[in-house]
Amino acid sequence: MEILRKVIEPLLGDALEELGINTDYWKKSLSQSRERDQGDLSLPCFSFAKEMSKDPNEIAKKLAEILSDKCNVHSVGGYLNFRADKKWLAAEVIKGFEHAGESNVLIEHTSANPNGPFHVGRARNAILGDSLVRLHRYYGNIVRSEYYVDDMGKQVGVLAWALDNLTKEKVDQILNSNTDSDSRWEGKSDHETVKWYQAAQLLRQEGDQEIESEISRMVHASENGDDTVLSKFEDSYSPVLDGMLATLSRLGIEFDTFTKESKFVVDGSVSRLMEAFENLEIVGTADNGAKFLDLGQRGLKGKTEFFYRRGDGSSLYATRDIAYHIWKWGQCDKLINVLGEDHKLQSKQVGLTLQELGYKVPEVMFYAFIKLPEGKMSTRRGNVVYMDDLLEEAKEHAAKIVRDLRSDLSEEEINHIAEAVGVSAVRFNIIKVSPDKGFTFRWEEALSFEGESAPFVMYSHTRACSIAKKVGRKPSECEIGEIGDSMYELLRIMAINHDRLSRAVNGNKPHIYATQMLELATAYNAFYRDCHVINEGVVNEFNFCISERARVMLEQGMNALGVIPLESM
RNA sequence: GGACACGUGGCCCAGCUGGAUAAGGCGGCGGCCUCCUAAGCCGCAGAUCGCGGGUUCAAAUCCUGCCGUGUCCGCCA
Repeated sequence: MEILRKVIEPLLGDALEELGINTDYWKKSLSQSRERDQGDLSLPCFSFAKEMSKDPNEIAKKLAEILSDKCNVHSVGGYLNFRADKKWLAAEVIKGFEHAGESNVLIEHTSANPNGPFHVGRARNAILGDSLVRLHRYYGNIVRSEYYVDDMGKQVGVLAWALDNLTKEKVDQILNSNTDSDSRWEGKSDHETVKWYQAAQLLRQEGDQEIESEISRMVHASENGDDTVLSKFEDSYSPVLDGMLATLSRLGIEFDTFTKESKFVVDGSVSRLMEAFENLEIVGTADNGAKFLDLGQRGLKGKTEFFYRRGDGSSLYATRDIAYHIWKWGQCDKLINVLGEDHKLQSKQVGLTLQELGYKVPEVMFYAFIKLPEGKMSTRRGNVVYMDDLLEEAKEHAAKIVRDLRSDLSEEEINHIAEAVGVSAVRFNIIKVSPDKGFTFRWEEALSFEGESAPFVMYSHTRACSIAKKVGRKPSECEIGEIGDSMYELLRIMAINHDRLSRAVNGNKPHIYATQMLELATAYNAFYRDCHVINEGVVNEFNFCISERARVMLEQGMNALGVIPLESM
């Protein structure tokens, strides 16, 4: 509880000085208490024991004695526990909390190859990335969200070739099915076009040299900045990308800017970069003239050669990525990338190279993959769950529940609630777990709307909304009233909201804030049970005031996670 | 083979800048709608924190070895 720390630290500093401790290394061990009944901040006194050659228990007791008339403090078994005064806490909560962000942040996320619809695995990037964007904005930072469009290279080449050379009939024949179950997405450009891509990939597997050389020709041309090929590529991937973005938009995910990979080839920054590499002391040349940097000299383990130029002089994906990063550094003071764990090595190489050139290393949030019970997700083997299907399923499931629970609502209202619940639940399920945890997608978990889920948080919020609606006005100025256990607990959770947000933002860990929302909702539910705002028609102003603060905090917090706050559900 | 992650009750997961009885959820069992929406609330059962060493007053947390799982190791993107 940082607001309490500000009060306690100076007092504690003085008290320790009195006992002859003049350093301030203890500040880092003064931390949030683990258990509720311990208090809000705790200081273990064991480390003082050696220095003072005294029993830690005695030290804690002595400190408690010195501080007893200045703050609420107890010593227990060598620990010093501080507790925020209830009324002070209530006043702080009513006053509200300032957010501290002031950085100019550029967050690049998703950046998926525009060659087919999102499955839930690929979408983890977008959901995590967008949550980070929202959290940073809530924190007060200026944020730009970027999508790096891979508009050159083999994947797009394959797609472009397929669209040029394969008819619909041919595609169906190659894929050996057009009566797929995914007819529900007929007309959605990413689902439609991915078939061409898949068909082409099958043909390539059969080893048709002509196809291969035609694709290479185009890819090569694109790498040299060939206008016609690049615009052909763009015509091929644009509809697919639009379809993919439509899915993200449904999830509440939008981008501020799109930057095309080809930009850095066309504007010459890639060739300038490769010239700059020549002057580095770790540069090396292979037999055929290909160039690399020996990152082993900079601490990279395993394979240390990082190739940035082919034998024929053309650039590689990673080279362009570095040019892109240099460009990004020119427009922000904090750079964050959201990447799958398969990019760890690549990202390390980019980071070391940037460092070698005198640039800062970007922060990276890595996430592990989502698997299916049957194994790894793979479009090719048909082992996928498309995000569009998941969203549709989640919405249907939500609609069923709303229809059950709320016979008073119109079909239109049910639809609106179901969409919000479905989308929020899908997002929250991904956000609430630590990104470096690989997890297995299970329908029954994805569609669980109880317990630790978005609807749980949404429901608490609607309860607060319902109260506000019943009262029908803003809370007026009031005295601080009675603070029972449930309210006290709510106040404490609210008081650490900013601490949690700060940890989530500065550590790139959205799940920390998801947990905070869960705890806030839980605390609000207890408050709702025990501290009635309206009693026999009379409004308890103090309770109402706290309820409103909690309502706003829930609303803002939900928005910061992409969970949609509804007034009724 | 090498590098990097992860391994916590039947299942999922938090905690891992070392600190006091390991927090939740799902599932199981038992309760609560004459009272601001029961997608809620309360109670019970369930954990040798993968295994072995080490550091420390103190280890789920740090170091190390092993085992298991995942990812990566392209002059692909």
